Amino acid sequence: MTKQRQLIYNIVNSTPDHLKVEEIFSEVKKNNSTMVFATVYNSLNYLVENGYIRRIRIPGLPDHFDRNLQPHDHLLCEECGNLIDVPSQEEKLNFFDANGNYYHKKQVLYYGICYLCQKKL
Amino acid sequence: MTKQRQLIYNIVNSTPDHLKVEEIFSEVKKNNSTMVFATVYNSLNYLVENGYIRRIRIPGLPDHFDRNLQPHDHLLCEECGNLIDVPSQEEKLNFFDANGNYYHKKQVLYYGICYLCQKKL
DNA sequence: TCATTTTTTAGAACCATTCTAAATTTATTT
DNA sequence: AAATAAATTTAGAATGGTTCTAAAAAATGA
Repeated sequence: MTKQRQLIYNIVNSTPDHLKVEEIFSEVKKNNSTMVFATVYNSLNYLVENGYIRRIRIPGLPDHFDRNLQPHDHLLCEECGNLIDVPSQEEKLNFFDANGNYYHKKQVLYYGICYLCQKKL
Repeated sequence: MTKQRQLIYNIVNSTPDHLKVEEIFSEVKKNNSTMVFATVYNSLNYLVENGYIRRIRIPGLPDHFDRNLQPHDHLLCEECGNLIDVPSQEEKLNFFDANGNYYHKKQVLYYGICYLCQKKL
């Protein structure tokens, strides 16, 4: 754990939100760090690969990073773009279908409108 | 329907596979079309928006285009990168959860190893 | 036919992310 | 502690997929 990685970890771990690199980077700047963009990416990759945080990949959007390691799905609010945690049944699978294809992981993404945005509209 | 759009449509509609822009573009060239990359993108967007074909977006991968308009999910083979059609329960939703968030669509992606790749390994 | 709108072309621009090479830091061995 | 090796950070260029812009061409309408 280098200083840079620790700082990135602390930022992600300080909020239940799902942060984008952009948001993490601006938090980094607030801490007067001279860290550079590539290091944020490197550190995030390290933290994900070593199980400290979780990467949420959504087509068409930049990656988001989540301190919540428990299995869960997400609802993407089409109004504000926020991700909302949603309980999930199973993410890890282990079965073969009738054609012999093997399944080991399931990723579910919901689209909708979050409660807050509904009130605004 | 312009000539360009018709050609793109024919290419996508000629196979059950899930084509990438790259693949579509090389088919275009085989037809001696002088069509340019941007037009392929424009045409694909048009065809998707008007319900002729379906766009499959997968994080980290380029978009794929599918003539199959019936609701279905996909299995991404982590070995060969191919997408395999998988029957789906429901894609379109219409409900609110306990927190008042509204859900209108569900997207499921499976990861695994297809039958053919298992035999090779 | 003239004017208006739409589409295509060509290539630049964009954005998120990764890569490269050099500099720095950290860890290991002597 | 010094020397060497390994890992990480930095800086900025490069990448890949996709969209944008402006001009040219084609289609549509009056």
